[in-house]
Amino acid sequence: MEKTLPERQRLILKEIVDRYIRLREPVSSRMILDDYGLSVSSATVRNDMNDLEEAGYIEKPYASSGRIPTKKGYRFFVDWLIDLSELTKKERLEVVEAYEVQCLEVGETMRQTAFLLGNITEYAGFVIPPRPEETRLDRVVLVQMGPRTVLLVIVSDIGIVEHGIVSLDDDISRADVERITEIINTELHGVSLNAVRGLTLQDRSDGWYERPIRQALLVLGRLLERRSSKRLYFEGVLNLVSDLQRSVPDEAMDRFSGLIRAVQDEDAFVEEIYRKRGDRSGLVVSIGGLRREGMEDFSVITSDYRPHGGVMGVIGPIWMNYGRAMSALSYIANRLETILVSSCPRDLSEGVEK
Amino acid sequence: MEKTLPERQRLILKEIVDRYIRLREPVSSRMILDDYGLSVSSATVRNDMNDLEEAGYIEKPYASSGRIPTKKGYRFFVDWLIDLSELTKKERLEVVEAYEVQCLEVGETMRQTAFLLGNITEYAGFVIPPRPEETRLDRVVLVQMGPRTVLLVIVSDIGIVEHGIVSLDDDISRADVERITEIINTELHGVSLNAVRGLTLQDRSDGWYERPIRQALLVLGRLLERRSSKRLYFEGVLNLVSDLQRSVPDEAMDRFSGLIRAVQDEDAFVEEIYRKRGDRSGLVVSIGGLRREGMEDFSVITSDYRPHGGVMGVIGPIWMNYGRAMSALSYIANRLETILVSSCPRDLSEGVEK
DNA sequence: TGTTAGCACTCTCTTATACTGTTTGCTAAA
DNA sequence: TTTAGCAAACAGTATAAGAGAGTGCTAACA
Repeated sequence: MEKTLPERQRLILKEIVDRYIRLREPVSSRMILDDYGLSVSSATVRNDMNDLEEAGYIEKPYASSGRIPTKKGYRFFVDWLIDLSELTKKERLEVVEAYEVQCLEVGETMRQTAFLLGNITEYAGFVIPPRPEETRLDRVVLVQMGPRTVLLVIVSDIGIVEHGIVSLDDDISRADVERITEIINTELHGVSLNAVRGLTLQDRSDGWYERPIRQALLVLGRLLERRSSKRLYFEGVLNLVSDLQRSVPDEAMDRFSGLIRAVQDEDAFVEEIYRKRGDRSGLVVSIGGLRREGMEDFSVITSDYRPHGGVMGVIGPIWMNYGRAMSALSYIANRLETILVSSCPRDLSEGVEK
Repeated sequence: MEKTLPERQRLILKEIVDRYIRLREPVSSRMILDDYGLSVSSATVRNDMNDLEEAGYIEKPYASSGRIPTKKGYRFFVDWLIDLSELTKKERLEVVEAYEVQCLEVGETMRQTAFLLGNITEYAGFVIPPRPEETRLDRVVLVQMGPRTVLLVIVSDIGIVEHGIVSLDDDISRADVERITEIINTELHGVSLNAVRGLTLQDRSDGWYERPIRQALLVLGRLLERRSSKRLYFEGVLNLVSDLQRSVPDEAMDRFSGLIRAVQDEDAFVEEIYRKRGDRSGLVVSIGGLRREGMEDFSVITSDYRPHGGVMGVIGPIWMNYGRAMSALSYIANRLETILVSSCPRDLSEGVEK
């Protein structure tokens, strides 16, 4: 671990990164003195800056300009120098309130969370939902609406997963509906959503697979399929606009649309995120570039959240305020865990369909 | 009606608008000759262009440049000269497929529609949901999930409106749940959502308002409140990025964020849209400017859709492809009407809760 | 060995100037 | 009414010059 830099150089590096994040302009030796009040001359600072540059922590946009941090510089900053900044009371309140309307569809909660991440950090937020192979069916609810239409609600161990009014091919009796509900809930409770979907695809003719049940399963499968295709909730790109605009006016649009394009391909993006995290847990900061075209200038902070290995994160420019974003992310990740494991599912698992 | 312009001038105006929409650069007298093969000289065309300019249909960015359309020019073009261009088979298929997964929550359908509008036109799409005062409750579905938790689904004449698992203060029996459902559906069927919400707010102690029912109504009211606060579904802003970028690189970001800000204030935006439409029905084209800051450079095409007076529309740059956008909008409006009035609700109104 | 003062040098950013090419408006003739 | 021809207007680009900010380096100093 190369956390070993001479004390003054550490101070100077920290100041350069802090200041560059705040004002987004190259930092000169003078500025550091003015702000920090080090009791040395600017020449001394310049010497240190030279060392830092040789070591690869900072660089100059052109020969005689102030310095800006390199990726390695940000890395060192995040790993050893950063001050985490707690969320304000008002912000914490905003988070709590957002989750107050509870027990929505899980998808809605994810979208909300992504939105919240974006809003609080003022960057873009995203949530990758738990894998369907690790989410278990709690039960389904079937309610007859018309002669051949039923309301179907799918509830998993993390909440409502899908719902819809669906048409069947044949008329169905109220007794049938109750029997089917009973059977599905007995046989499939605790089975992973993936496995359920698999089952619905097989055209087995086992005993209890009579026609109405087969149809119900088919519908169930179709709903689950739609769900499992949704791999990413991404919100708040627009927060990046003004920031990019202010700091690199001419390239702003290019970078922006680069990011959009990169995120468009959800599968590749999600893969890349998992690849970057490896098997680490907690916060992971990737500085400058997921290795996707158009992402070199962006940093990504991710966190896992407990039930069944979902991941959430924040994407901002490489000069983002890491301290704030990290605090916000871990706070919100925590809240989401609470919502998912405690709120709905506990209520659900208490009562078994009677 | 001033559709009376000399024939050649009409041709020239049409060509100028068409060409400017296509290539986004001032149109010179030469270009018109090259493209159209008029059998006159460029000087003649210039004379006509002069007349058109005096009449206010076109203008010059600077003294010796080609001409670009004014708002009045676009207006005339849309009203008298435009060629509507049908959607391709592939695009129509895309629309139909998008609505295939039927009977979602109404809100989801709206979002989907906005998204679709944006995608097909390559501009931004929006949908204003039907007013809650004109949407009627069909029924509610209550299902017991735990000792004091129930699943509540609200169904209106245009489909599922809200749903969620909600906690009550007291334990509740299965018989209670059935009785409450029965009472609510008998008393409130056909009542407007607004009125239902109003009822739930009153703390009357009429006979049938015993404690569990009051609680159920309270919950019902809370869900409806959340819903009625959602006045606008807006999707596809990002489609505007590349277009703006290509044609006005430096101001692109400003205009873009101007639009964002204008749409942020949902209520004001929705009001403005209604104001612009007045009491007209069908397609309405507003060229350059809802009178909101940051909207001067954008045009808005709106259409109402039948059940209960919702509005949907497309927002694009003032040089947008009006022909395509208008076709797309009216096609999709048609589809949405079909979905809303025929698909779910018919099924629903057939069977009355037994 | 680490620190400081002084100075030449580098590079951005802004402003001024000239040049090219396109397109128009106007005039006079057809 | 239409056309040909020509002067004038202006965007856009290229080039040059000057101001300002900041560095690197050298030589002196503690």
